[in-house]
Amino acid sequence: MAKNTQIAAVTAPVLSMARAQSLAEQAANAIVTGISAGALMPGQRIIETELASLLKMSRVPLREALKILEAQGIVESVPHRGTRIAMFGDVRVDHICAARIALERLAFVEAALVYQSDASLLTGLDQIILTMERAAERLEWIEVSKADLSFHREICRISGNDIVATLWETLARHVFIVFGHEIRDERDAKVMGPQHRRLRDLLAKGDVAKLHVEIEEHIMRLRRQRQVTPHV
Amino acid sequence: MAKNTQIAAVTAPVLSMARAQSLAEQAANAIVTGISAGALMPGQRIIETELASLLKMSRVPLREALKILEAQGIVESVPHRGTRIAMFGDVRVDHICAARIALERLAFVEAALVYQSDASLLTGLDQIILTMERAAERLEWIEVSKADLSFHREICRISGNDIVATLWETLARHVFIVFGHEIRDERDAKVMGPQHRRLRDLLAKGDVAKLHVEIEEHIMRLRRQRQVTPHV
DNA sequence: TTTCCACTAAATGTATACAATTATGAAGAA
DNA sequence: TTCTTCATAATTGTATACATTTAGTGGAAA
Repeated sequence: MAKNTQIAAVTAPVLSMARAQSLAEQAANAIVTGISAGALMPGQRIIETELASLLKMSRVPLREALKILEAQGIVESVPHRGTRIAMFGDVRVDHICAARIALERLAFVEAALVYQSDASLLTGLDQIILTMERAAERLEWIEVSKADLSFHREICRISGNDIVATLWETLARHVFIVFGHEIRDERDAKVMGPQHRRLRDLLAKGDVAKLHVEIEEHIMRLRRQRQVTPHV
Repeated sequence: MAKNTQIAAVTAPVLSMARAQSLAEQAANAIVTGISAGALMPGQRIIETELASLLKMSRVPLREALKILEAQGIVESVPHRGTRIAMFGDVRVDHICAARIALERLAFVEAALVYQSDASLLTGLDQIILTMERAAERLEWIEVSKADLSFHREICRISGNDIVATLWETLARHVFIVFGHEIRDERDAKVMGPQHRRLRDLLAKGDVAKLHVEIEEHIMRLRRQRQVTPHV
């Protein structure tokens, strides 16, 4: 039994740890990161052989990744004629924002109900906000973005609505790419924390009306402060 | 030149024709259809080798299909431990409906604006409604379901919001599965046409307020009249 | 010149083969 | 008995090889 508890202690963190992700998942994330960072350009065609060797894997897992990204609208493909990265112009950003508002309002309202019945769940958000603020202090924007997405993912998760959570994963990739094209400076770093804290507090209070307003404002920040992306 | 116009006449319908879909797409549709029809049960584990030979293809395209369906929440998988079909109980149906309402309200409102500026686009909807009514007369429920989804897909398309259209494709698969578990009779056949005609007319008038009400009612029909699915 | 055709090269789609991981079950120890 | 341990089978993950389709090029005929 002594051995058992020891094993439990060792494996406990492993259980909550995500299993090593497959090459397909890695590839999907790498491609999204690449688009976000500008290494892959919107509209650019993807040659499977090239990208596969670039990612040091065979075409099989890469193709699986492309199928995922196609289902999520990150890339577009025509049978036998290849795959290309979707465009991310101003119009598309508007679309992303509109969809986000529609979906996240639902998630926030449902999550607010859950937080009402169990306020201790708020610690999950607090943790994420802390991580975000730490990253913001050091101007590590990619980490800030990831924490930002984690914040919203957590709310979708807490809402208990699996469908919303699934749809969010699609949206999150689009948002991450748009984040990558944002221009940020020290002033933004100061804003990130408080903005999410306001959302957190409104969730804690269950103030749905104010949430609706705050969510829209929060999301609409995306439409400003982005790099000029000519005709894409 | 005479020959050129002839070629144009011949190729024109071909251009609008979807290219032969890959085995991966076929597999994805087959799996969704199978779940909808009850040939594949929610919760059931999928053995790649089995299903691949059942669909008369190798594991490669099947796995691509599974990756797509996983991204859409139709199946769930754990690395190295296999894939299983998601559960479709009452709670999930509620989630689907809630997400649908949030997303489709957006799509309908944006589409209404487009129809205002070009009423001729309404013929697209009229065509689909006719198809739906024909199928309803013959009690061909699967065709009715497909026409129903086409109707909503058309509205997402007309809205011009690519992201909403992408998210709809995910939702559509869930809805199709739920449709499959519905119990329908002659009375339903009489309702399908008028219900969609009302939506069409409200879009034509641009009556957003009434649209919001009608959409919610329309979607919420799903929550009733479904087969009992014990504890799934 | 322009158009058509055939041919080649390149890329995608699919199948098979191999590697790594996990589940299963029997044999042995507490 | 009950729990380990280890070998084996089954299944998933990945790489390689082959098939099919498409894009591009060059030349021949109108």
